[in-house]
Amino acid sequence: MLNEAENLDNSPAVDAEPERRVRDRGATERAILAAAKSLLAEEGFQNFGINAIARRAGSDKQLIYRYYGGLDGLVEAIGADLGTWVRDRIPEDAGGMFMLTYGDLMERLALLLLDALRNDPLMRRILAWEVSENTEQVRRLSEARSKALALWLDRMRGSLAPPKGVDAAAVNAVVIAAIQHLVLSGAAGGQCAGLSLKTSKDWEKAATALKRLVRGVYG
Amino acid sequence: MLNEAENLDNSPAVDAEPERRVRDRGATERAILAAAKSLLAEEGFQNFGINAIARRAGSDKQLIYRYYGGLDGLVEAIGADLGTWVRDRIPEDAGGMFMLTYGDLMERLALLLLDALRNDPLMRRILAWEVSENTEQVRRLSEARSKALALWLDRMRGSLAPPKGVDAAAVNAVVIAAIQHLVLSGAAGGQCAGLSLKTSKDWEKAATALKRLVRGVYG
DNA sequence: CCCCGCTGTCACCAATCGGTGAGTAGCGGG
DNA sequence: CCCGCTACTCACCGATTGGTGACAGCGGGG
Repeated sequence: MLNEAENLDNSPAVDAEPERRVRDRGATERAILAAAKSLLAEEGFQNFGINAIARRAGSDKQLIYRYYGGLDGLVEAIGADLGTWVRDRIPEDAGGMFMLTYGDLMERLALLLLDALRNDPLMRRILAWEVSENTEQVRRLSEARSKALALWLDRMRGSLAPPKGVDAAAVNAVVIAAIQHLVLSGAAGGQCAGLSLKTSKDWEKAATALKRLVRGVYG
Repeated sequence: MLNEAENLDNSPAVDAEPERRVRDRGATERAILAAAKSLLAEEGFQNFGINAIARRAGSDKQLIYRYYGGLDGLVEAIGADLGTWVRDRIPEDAGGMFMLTYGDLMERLALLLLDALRNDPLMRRILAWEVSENTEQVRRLSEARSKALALWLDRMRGSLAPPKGVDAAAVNAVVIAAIQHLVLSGAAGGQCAGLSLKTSKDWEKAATALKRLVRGVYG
């Protein structure tokens, strides 16, 4: 009993060192940032707070105030970290350059974005946060995400020009909106507007519909 | 309480004393439901709680437990209320019936839905809630909303059959996803994927792009 | 050597949360 | 007239929140 209580308390068994926190500010900062990112990705922004982050990082919340200046600064750090998103998701072949038509390109980009978002819980949570709140925190994060997405699209597009006679910016925004909502809705409830979004077969149907829409405009 | 000080301070019309609550259960129930709906519409689901609702309704939170069985029951009541959404948004001419082609119909429905959502804060908040959480509460509300939307679409569609060779269900789901995300994103941050969504001119651009996409598939 | 600064820990604060139990006030039927 | 039912109010609970001030311990520079 006593031993167990002791163990549960905070101090591990006598032999195993309690892993007395080494005095390493850098490591602590990284632990906090990682805890914040994983917490946001796994739990969403509902339970995203100082206490929960400190708990998950195994640090004291005081350190969050000291090192990041509170939640705001920490969120900003997450936003800065989002820049890495682009580097991680550019296929080596950078296929865009060799696409024949703008339609080929947009179809490919749409499907790539769909998959990328489906496999990125953090990005999904940020996206959900964006449409649910309008605080300064969210605005900063939103800007970082938006910038990363724009950069990614730009890199992938290469030098291919959109066709004349269509408001490509508007059309692409609508397509991206569809992709984002499909992913959000699917992740949250497994369906969207009556269309089930659970199995990979479901997602293929959605992807096919998406391709049809893109092709219908860009040929 | 405050009212006593108020009286001493600057006594208003003595007859107009709305102070004492009339003992009218029905009125109280309605006040609570209305408070909950307006609170959700105006503040969003972040601050949607027993205390806030009771505060806004001017009633004691105990009454929410008594009359609705807690937040869950109250949310369910809101969901039931959502059925009225359909009745309120069916244009008298029910134009769908006289549409020539499925493309005409879907284009009209898309634009109607876009406007309807843009002007319905409550529906928007519920929509945002749906993609942000996955609790039982939200699931019930989501189901009610989804049912209302499906019923509306069905009423509007009339007996017009979708064209062969296209997975109309999937395509329509993607279109609806785009509409919903455009509205959410626009309401929250005033833009979506780089496309500004503030002025009515902005929205016209989005609507035009939406029409192009629908027409591209359904002709 | 001692002392100061940085890292990490802990205790405590006020506010708010959802939830409950006990009590008050007014209307209506006997 | 009075009693009981019901609408309503209030006080309190434990838990959790964001936030702060004080303290312990190590280590490097004077």
